[in-house]
Amino acid sequence: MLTERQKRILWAICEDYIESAEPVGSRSVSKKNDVGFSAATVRNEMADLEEMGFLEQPHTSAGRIPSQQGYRFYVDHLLTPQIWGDDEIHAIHNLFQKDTTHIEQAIEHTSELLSQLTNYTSVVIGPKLQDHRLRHLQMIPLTEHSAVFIIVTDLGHVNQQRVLLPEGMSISVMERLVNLLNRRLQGISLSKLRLVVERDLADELTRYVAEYGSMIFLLDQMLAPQQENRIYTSGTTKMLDQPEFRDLHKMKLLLDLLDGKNQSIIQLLNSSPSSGVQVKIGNETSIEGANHISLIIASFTLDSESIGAIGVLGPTRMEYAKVIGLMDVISKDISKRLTEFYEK
Amino acid sequence: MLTERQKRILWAICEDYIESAEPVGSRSVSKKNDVGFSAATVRNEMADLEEMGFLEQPHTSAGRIPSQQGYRFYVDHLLTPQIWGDDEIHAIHNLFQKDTTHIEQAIEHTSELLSQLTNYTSVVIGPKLQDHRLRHLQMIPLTEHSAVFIIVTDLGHVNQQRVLLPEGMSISVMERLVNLLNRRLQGISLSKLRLVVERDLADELTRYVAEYGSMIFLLDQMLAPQQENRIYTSGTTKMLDQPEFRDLHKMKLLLDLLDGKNQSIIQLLNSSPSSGVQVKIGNETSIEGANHISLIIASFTLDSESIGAIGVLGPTRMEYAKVIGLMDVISKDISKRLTEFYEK
DNA sequence: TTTAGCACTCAACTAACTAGAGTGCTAACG
DNA sequence: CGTTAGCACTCTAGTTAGTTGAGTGCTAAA
Repeated sequence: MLTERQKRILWAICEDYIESAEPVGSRSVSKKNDVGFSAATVRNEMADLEEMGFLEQPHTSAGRIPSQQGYRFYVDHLLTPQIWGDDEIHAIHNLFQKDTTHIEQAIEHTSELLSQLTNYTSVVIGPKLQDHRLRHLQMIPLTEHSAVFIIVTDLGHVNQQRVLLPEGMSISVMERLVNLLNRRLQGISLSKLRLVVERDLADELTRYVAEYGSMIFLLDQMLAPQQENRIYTSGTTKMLDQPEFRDLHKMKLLLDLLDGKNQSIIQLLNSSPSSGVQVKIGNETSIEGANHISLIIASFTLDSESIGAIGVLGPTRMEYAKVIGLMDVISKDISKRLTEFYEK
Repeated sequence: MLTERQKRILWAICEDYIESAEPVGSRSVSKKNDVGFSAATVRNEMADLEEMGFLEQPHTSAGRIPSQQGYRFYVDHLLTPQIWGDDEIHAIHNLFQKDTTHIEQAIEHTSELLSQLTNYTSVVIGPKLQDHRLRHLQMIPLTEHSAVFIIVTDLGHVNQQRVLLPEGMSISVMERLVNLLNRRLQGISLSKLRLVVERDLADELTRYVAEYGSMIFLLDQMLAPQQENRIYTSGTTKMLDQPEFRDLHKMKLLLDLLDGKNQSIIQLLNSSPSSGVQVKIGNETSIEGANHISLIIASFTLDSESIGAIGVLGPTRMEYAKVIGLMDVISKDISKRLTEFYEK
């Protein structure tokens, strides 16, 4: 266990390094007004802290920087989350103003706000489409051989699917088919649609359509796996301002992460606990080669069910106190707004 | 006007520099098998070419590199577009296979393909939503006070709009309203919807709804300006492999360009001529500070009407021959596929 | 236990030097 | 007269050596 003095020193080093991005020497720690010991004393303690794994030294004759474990301790025990003022709170409230026509838009705005206020890159993920429940199906003929098939969910999401119409199946038959599905599939989650059709409706459906084959063909298209939910990122270029990303190699890794094709960030966001702010430091993100990256995540909820997550991506040398405070406010507030939004 | 020999030398310098990214000296030009002159001769010609503005010299005692004007001449008169093999053509055909459920998906795939085959960053822009024509309107009640309002266009695009329902307007009235709009607005382009309603339908509408104010409130929401069409980019990180983007400042400019908030790329894509491949070199892009960037664009068409554009973004030192050849094939082929796709 | 003092280390900067690529000019050549 | 070989000159990039200063670890005194 760390002594009070060691904690104070570790805290001072973290704060200093986060601000300056330069290794912190014993003298500058000693000079900090909250620390009343001489440089020599600090040096001794620093040596101990390094031995315990909380600090590391880029090279002899340089100051110390927090290790991953050091940041961990700082985040868990030493920092006080920043309290945000009314201005920021106000900006959040504005996210769900009258111009918000669908949830995706609000999510995108959230992402922008996050990155603006933190000066880091933000990542936001919305409700998993698969968990939405079916509200309404609609088929709109487009040409002789194709139609647009629309799925509206309980959260107001609209999913479109273009389908090729089977030869020789009349429009009216298809309309009846859709009507039946509409009656019977209400409230079923999208991921289960296909299953339910097969299990409960197979018999009934054959009564509507003579050719089973072409009906299956149609159904498969209509209920095809929905597109994965998009991930919204904002402020990618902000990372370039961080000195740790001067290194092109690290920059490339980061951009690849954000490219969307990479699933690791999405997985991390999805794995966030339904309440509270979670901090993943360096390789705790279990992203390969991301020792220098930290990710702070928080969920937002609708009717106290987690339906998405917001995240801020930055260097391990990140302003944790500031970001954690903000994320806490934003995630809670978004949840509240969302609930209001859907009640109206 | 340039002599045959000057052209040959300019050509050799362009090809060499594009491949090596190093200033080209007189000796290496002279050694190229197609050029039969001594280094000294080449030197003389190079001095002339520089004076005419086709070449520049990073510093004395370095070789020459093509100037913007030099690239322009190379692109316009010297290069032979690369002929692409069956493999690539095949890949294009696969873009519009059975799993293509809507046009956005195909566009996204096109973007990925482009960047894969060229190793540059690709940018693709789809049909301007405002130019689509109305096919069908649909209103789906969500809660007591809100509904989802869906617009399906002739190209099969589905646009959703969440609307707040005016107090005291009954569902059945609204249904009649939507029916009327459906009958009267078929085939009108989205950009004109609002106008037509005001001009031709105002009187008729008042017969349906007593409270004019709340009806306008509803209409405004329904026909609110549609979201801008998204721009699809792919292979952003590929730019990092280009030596010219080692410079962090240039990199940042590029990333900002691709961030989507910046409209200049979109404007450029929209301004592409409806047929043929267009090359914008350096500040011809009229993007501020983008002297080192080139953009190659081509439109794709549906029923011989331009509905979108593909673009490849790279350093001015770009493999023009390769990219131009590819863009030509892809843009034509996509047009063909699109037409087939919508005929079915 | 804490602190002052001091020798030691190491990265970062500077200056001087070197190597090499490439030019421009001149004079000779066919 | 156009073309080419030769040579002096220029300038960058890379190397080495030397200097500076921040910071440490250790020791001995307070």
